[in-house]
Amino acid sequence: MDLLHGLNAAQKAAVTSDAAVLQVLAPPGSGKTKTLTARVAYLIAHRSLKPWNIITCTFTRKAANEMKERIRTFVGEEHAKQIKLGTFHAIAVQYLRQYGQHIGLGKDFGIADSSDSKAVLKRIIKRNSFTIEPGAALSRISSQKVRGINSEQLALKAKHIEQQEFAQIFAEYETELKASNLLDYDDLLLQCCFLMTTHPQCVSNVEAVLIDEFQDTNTTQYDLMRLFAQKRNMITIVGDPDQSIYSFRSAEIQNLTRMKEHWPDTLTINLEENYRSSGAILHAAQNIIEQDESRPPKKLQATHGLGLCPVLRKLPTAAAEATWLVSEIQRMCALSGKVVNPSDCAVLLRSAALSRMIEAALSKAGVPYRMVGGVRFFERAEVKLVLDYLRVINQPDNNEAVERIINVPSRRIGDATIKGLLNEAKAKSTSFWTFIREVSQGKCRSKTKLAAPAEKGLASFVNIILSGRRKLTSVDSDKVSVVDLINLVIKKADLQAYLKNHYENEYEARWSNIEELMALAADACDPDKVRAMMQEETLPAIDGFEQRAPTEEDALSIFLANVALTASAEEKKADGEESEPVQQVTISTIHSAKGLEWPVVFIPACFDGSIPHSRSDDNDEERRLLYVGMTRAQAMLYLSCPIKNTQREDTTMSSFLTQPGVGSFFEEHGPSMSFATATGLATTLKRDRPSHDAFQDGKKSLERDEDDYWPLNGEEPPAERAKWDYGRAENPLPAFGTTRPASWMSVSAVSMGQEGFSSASATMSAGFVSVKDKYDELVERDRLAAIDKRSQVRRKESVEASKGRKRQIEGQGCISTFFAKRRAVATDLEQERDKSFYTREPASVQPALRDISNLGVHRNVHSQSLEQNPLSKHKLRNAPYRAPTTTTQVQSSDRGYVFLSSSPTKTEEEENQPSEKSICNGTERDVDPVKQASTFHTTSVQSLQQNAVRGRRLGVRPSFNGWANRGRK
DNA sequence: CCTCGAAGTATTTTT
DNA sequence: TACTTCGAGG
Repeated sequence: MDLLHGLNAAQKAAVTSDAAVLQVLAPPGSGKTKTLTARVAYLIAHRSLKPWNIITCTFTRKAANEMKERIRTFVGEEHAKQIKLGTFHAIAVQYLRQYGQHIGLGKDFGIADSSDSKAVLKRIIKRNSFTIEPGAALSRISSQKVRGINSEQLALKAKHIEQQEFAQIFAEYETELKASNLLDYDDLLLQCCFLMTTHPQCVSNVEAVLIDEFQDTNTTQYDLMRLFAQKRNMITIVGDPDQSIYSFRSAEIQNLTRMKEHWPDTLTINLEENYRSSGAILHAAQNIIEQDESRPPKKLQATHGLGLCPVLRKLPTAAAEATWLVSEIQRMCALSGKVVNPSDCAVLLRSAALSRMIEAALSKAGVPYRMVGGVRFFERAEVKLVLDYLRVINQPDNNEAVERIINVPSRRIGDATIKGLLNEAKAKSTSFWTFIREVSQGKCRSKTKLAAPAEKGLASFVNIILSGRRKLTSVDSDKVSVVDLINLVIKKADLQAYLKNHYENEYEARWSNIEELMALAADACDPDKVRAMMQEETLPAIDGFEQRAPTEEDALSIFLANVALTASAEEKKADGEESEPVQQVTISTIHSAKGLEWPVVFIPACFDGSIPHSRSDDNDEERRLLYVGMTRAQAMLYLSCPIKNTQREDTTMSSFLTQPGVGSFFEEHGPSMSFATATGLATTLKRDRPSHDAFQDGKKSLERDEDDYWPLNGEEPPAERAKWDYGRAENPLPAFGTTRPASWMSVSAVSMGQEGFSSASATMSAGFVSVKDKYDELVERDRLAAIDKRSQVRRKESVEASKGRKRQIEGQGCISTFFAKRRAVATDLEQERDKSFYTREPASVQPALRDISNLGVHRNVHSQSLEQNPLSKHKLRNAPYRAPTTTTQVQSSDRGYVFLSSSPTKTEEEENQPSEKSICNGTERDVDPVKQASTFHTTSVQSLQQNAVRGRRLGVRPSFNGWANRGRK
């Protein structure tokens, strides 16, 4: 019964349940993924299910990888590989590749990513001279598709002119994708549903289906789940309505009730204990989420002590906020006696664009960071260019890709010419490629006049693609690697010269991205890997049902599909595992931080317009988003709000944080840190206690050991102070009067259900080194008593307050009213959108209407963990590293800018009980980050700033590129 | 008809 | 900041 070790009663019940259909509702940090993985292992070990008959769906690649990793520790490498585990989309693609012929789908379909879709839409809209943003159109189409409505059905329903126009766009979109043999993200799921409905045999082997983050499923995904499970109806889902943050992607929270209706025997198990966050953080988060009055009350039990009080800080400007944030990171790292290091800190943002200031401030301070999200590697212009060539070679009917590359690099074929040719091709109902090939080969004459240079350019383009295809299909050279093809494209199209001309000083970085693409391709084409992948990709054979197995010729297709689904191949980790050289602060959107945790979490820009976002239509969802962000924190949570935004306009603090009573859950400034606090932190994080020396050293390394530079009211510091550089202030004086006591609270003062670990006892048992510390400790103890009292009152207040609220909404209908309300919001919006979705007026003339039409816009900013992307490691390994240089700068202090990291201490105790640590702890983190030796970087402020700027422009983050490339011009 | 430079403007979240 | 649009010159 090894796999039940360390699970609590509710988790055990969920894992071993006999129920066929099981819902596990699990709040943040309650070990949801752990429960799901243990259930998979349990089904294999104790119910003798075959791993290859189990389907497990997640929403993100990241989650899939993590789960695979965890399952591996339970059932071993061999079984883990056989489980069908992946994102909905990835699994759908597998089925379509192998059984697509049964629904008339060729093997060589391409996947349209959102930029493809948008390009198609843009053309359609332009052609019809409609005024709607392609992004808005795309999301509207998607929301229709996901509900199983196609353009024909929509056209029948359409009454208003706008609706008819939209139906027309929709119809043309469908036709164009089909002509290009492309499936968009929604099509993947829909087609897969269709396949399984018409050919249930293909899932007749499936014994169990498990879904993670079920609250984020949309209708199609729900159907997919149902269809996967159609033979045995054995389903386990885990989810949490409070964390539903994807309704913009048509996630339907009422799938939970729908499921219960569909399978009346559904068993629901609630997990209630939070193993992640300190009590104080949990209370604050809980208070925020309870502002949603339609939400059914839910228990959430802390298992940790109260810990440090969360902070809600006001600052004058976004720039000041960033500077403050960095100084707090430094203060935390130093004053925790190296218990916490930069890689334990995360900055979570509502929108990726907010990262700019923060990145600049981190760079300026010399703190390394990595940005999750922003422009993905595969979205960068130069990489996409190469990929488009590959896509065309693989599948020349892809009109979109052909159109994009036909004149890049310039072949003197202009827009007008392209348009003419495109229309002609369409009229002849052949693909663009077939048409231009015939024109170029003289088999066909074009009505569009071709200037001599254009004709020549066209010929050279056709030649490139043809030779690529020849190479791909040639039988004699038994192994055509993707790398060879890339090389061919680069040589024939002279992309190197193109990049040189086009990007000039950015050329090197651009080129190195292409080199990385090649490295990635080489890796993906490694024969062993290909064989392994083939096996993994193959679905179990089913008697009497034709299956097309992937062959080696599909290497290119599979490579491209993986790219489209951001499956950036497997993580490389076998080599160089021990070197995790830089401790980086993580910057991420809240959305992509879901499921993750960090000891210290910052959520900046908490003002109205950011959270809740001005373009968001559902305030409750925004609140849940904030809740998700807050509950990522284990030991320390900082929220902050600049009172002026980047445009220097006044802001209002997020309405979620100005509700009555919220303030009592937060301090107005960062905590004072005593040695006792540091020890307490270590206890919450279950890490080694800091040494007293480390604490003292840390303290000495700081200019300022209190968060007292910026006034609490968010105003600028006094004028004469402001003109000094922060780092240079020789004798920093507190900007506000009293230094508050450390806000470490002892667990005993507050009834928290579970005993947990008493930070108070940790405080007392810490060894004292000096009289001063002894004194500090005594003072501390007195203060603790006072603070405990204060927090008791707070707690009482909040309990009273929430009781009142709960009473109002208690009763049977709770959950359904809750869903009904959400549904109502959704339909209202839908109707509003339909009514005035777009207009022929220019957008600027009708701002109000435009706002509405923008409701559904989602920009194509993808998130991709660099860490997850093997390229980053590859890059760090291979990039020429230049040690940071010291430059005399007027602005830098005499010590330069310093960043500290913790010492490589891993005690025997820790080594001996790793499983203890991961299971008893119950947190989502199994392994501590590798601890590193102290490093000091002294760098030129300006060079760092430049790097930050350049990094952004390229979509390459300094952490990824600039850090390693620093010094290259 | 093509290219390039300048100016203006908009900036959620993701498979 | 990045992307689009607009206008002049080849």
